[in-house]
Amino acid sequence: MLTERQRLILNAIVDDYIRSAEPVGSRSISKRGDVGFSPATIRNEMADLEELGFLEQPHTSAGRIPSHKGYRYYVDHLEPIYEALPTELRSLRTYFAEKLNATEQVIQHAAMILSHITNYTSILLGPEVFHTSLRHFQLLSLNETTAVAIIVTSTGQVESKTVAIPAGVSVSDMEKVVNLLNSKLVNVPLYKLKSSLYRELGQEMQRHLTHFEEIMGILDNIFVDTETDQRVYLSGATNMLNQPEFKDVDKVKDILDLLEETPTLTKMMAATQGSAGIQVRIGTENDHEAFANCSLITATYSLDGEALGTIGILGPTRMEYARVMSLLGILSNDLTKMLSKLYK
Amino acid sequence: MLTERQRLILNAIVDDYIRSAEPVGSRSISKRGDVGFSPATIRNEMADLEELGFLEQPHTSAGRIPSHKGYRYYVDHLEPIYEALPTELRSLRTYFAEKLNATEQVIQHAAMILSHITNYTSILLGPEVFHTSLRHFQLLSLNETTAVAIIVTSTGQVESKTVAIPAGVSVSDMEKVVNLLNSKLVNVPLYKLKSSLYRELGQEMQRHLTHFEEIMGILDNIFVDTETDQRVYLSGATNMLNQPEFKDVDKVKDILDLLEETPTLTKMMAATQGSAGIQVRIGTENDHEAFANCSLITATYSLDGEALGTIGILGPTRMEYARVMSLLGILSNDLTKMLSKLYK
DNA sequence: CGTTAGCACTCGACTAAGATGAGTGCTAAC
DNA sequence: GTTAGCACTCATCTTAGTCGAGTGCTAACG
Repeated sequence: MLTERQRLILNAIVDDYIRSAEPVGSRSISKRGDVGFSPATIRNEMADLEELGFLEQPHTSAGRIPSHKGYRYYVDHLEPIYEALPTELRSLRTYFAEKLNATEQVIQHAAMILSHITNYTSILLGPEVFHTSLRHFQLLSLNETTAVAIIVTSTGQVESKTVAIPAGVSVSDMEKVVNLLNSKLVNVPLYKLKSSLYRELGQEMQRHLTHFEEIMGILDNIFVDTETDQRVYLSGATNMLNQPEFKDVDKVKDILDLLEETPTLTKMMAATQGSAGIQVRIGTENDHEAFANCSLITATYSLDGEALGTIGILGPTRMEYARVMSLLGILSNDLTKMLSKLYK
Repeated sequence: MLTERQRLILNAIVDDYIRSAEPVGSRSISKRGDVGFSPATIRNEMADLEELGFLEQPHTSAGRIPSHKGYRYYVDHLEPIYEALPTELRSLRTYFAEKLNATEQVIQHAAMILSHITNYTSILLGPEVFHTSLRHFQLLSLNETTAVAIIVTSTGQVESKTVAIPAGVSVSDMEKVVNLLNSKLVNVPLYKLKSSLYRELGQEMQRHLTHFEEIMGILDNIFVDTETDQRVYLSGATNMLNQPEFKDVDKVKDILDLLEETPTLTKMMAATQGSAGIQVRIGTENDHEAFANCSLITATYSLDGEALGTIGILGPTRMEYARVMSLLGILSNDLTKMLSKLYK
């Protein structure tokens, strides 16, 4: 749909704009060398590209900047030519040298490093409940009325919750319940835990226990989070402030506010989780007004062929797509390899 | 050291400046009503106050703003006259209505609400290791080479760590160790855990176990964090961006960067933990250049008479001291009461 | 016919000069 | 001791003018 020359010029404009954050003029494109035409010719093509919606003009006498559509085209036709620098690779892989052996720690650490070397914000969605199952359940009383419930998942995550034990419920009753859960519900996926509880154990428990209602109430309370709880970690949120387009506090405020809102983040990250590989969402494709000038690049990491979680890099729409995509690719590969080594 | 009139004028200036964030002139003080003197008289006093170091002048023809010394005087002589508004009290206490029964959750929630109603940033230092002890220790194997160690503290906090089990170490060996720990080290304060491990169990373990060295290595690895690990929670960090003094991105960047650095935060909060009651650190008293224009107000909450943790509110030096101090006072009281009800 | 040189035009960014006014310090009078 | 009066300072705002990067159009060129 675009001629070869148009493609070349669009590419050059996006490249330049990514580097400089300033509108790009026809003369500077001509001088780059890789487009061997005079400014006048380039101007003509630029006018066409603007009419087609790939470019925008902040005002009449300024250069052009890519529109969202322009970025989209650029990304879709990007050849993955970026070669990660040795220093980047080295820092990206330092965490393999350290003795980390918890999924969460490894991934968290990786995301931190990623935000450092890219100078963007990294968002990380922890292992997904859909793919983790119950490994062990335990109840530990702290005093007469309070106890801690501990849930260990198949990936080694530990969730805990303090619960109140109603008067009248005996220790032996609770022990029975815990044993029952451990014998019947181990290896059940977390998101099915609550339903399995009723279906498989309801009758049996009602037979053996005196305070059935109260105990079910407690268990409900313990498992209520397991259905939705996905941990989100942020790293380098303040890197947003480095971008010249956000030098105005009001613009960046909305973004940082949104980043503080865990549920929104979870939702946004989860939305990309459908398809594997590296995903790019540009500007308004993120469905959040605050992110209208941001792009989010995500990659999933997996264990056993199944997507476990997502790592995302958030930056301005004018972000270094090639570099970030390449780095994310390397990382998600390494992570997947490492996880399978840990848990196979 | 200051005359009554000087005190009155200083108070008025600080009050006005807190409200308006603009240098305060002599005329506006005179018009307030509570200082019944003409602008000229007030100007004379202001000149004296400036010479004494309580006030500063941004430039010759501007009004005065309080210096750090001025704020300090203001805070030290502040009569706690602020009456919390009914709406403030109500939202501050909503979390008591909800059924929360984990220390951490309650406090975290409280800090969140506090940052909302004050429009400042709240920082929260979780229960201190100095005052929590081991309640239960457990090791749960995930597969042949990996296991999860779970530590439950006397306040119901759960810490977990995934560890690698070296080949050759048998399950029964590990079981022996776990039993030994649970029988000998329960109720030992967390920060003494590592030393007690060597002193009390070293010999006995060496006698009974085959792979003593390896096992001690694992335990070391598990307990290494317990000596220092204090969780820090942040809420409303972006509220900093609302303050007119931080409308310049460069100024606020350093602050937000520092807030992202957990260890620094921990240290800063821990520094205030010495004395009980409400503490105020103004400007450079915080020992961090980035916080030179910020004040930190902290309160400790306690269980059983011993300080457990700290809640802090961070704002510009020009912050509403009276209001925040009063709210923090109410909250730390309520929290202390609630905790003792939960764990007694 | 595609490409390019030339040129008038646009418009934001920067600069300088002047006006405004809030606020001060000083002096003299009450 | 207090206050009115007044000259002075200086950041902020406004206006006008200049500059220059970049455009769109036209005409010439191979």
